[in-house]
Amino acid sequence: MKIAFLGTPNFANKSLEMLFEAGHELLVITQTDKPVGRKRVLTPPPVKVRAQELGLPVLQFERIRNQEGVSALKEFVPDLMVTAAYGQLLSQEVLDIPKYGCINVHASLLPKYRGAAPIQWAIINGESVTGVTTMMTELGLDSGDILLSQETEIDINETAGELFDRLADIGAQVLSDTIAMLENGTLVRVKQNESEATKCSMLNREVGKIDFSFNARKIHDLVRGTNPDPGAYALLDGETVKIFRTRLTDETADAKNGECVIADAKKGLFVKAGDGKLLEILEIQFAGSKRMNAKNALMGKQMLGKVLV
RNA sequence: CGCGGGGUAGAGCAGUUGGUAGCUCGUCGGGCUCAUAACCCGGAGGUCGUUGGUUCAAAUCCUUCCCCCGCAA
Repeated sequence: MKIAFLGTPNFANKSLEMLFEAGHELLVITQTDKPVGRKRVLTPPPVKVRAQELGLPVLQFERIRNQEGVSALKEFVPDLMVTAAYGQLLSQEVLDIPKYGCINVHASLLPKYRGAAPIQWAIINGESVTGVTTMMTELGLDSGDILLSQETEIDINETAGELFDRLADIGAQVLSDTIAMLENGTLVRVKQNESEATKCSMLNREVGKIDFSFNARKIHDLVRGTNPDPGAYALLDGETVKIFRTRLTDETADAKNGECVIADAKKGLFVKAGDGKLLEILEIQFAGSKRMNAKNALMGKQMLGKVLV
């Protein structure tokens, strides 16, 4: 089939690779290069990099809805369009171009977690199961008819980054199955149950602010759900301290919320949470310093009795 | 030129009124112990990011460049 593939981040690469290996004729459309980091270096999105490695044609549009994008798509005459975390809203005009319409790969079990950061929010909310869903793209936000979905369990210590990688693989598989069913005419559309729908917003830095009056599990979920981006953080002596990995324990202590009850280079770093439980901090990063193992950090830093807020 | 912190032993840090480089951990050897990740004693390991300069003397002062990180975008 002739497929127009619209995607931007790493998550989409697995699906792109699958389509490539399946032998489809591809046109890749992705976001424009964006300035990134302190030096504002113009950086191409992951999908562009991978597509070029595979020798596929790549187009980038400020707005796919504009004349330029629309005519480029029409010129390609796609049978099908596939979107995977593309990052731009489509227009009906665009959706009408491919013969079989447009399929979206979304990293949640729709209708739950519609929107921008479903993987992170599922972890932050302490979900034990999530998945990937393929659906017919329509103008509403992830609201189109469901085609196929695949569940997967979330490990209690799994980070958003790790789950991201797993869902990307699962997404490619589900997309592969979906297209196979489309080709042999067995695909069934199921309307989403609007009453069960939930939306999740984009993650900004503030989401990662740790409130140590929360119970240990909730802090743990926030830390892993924001790892690696944007990262969970707290303040120590007025400076930002990022926390990337924690471990739940059954130990308790009588101390202030956020107080470093144990801070020993050999034992580790343990902080008291709102429910009285001790939460071990495994990976930490101080302002101006690198991300490191908490025990290493304690070799050069006295933290016993200090309070994270 | 967006703001700011930093590059010192394998790791994490201290040391900047210039004067023979120190701490915690690790590592190696020895001791104590029923035993130990605990404790004691001892050793190895650093041209203090790079360039040039000031000085009798520079990790420390001035200068060139490179790299890392927090914030902001």
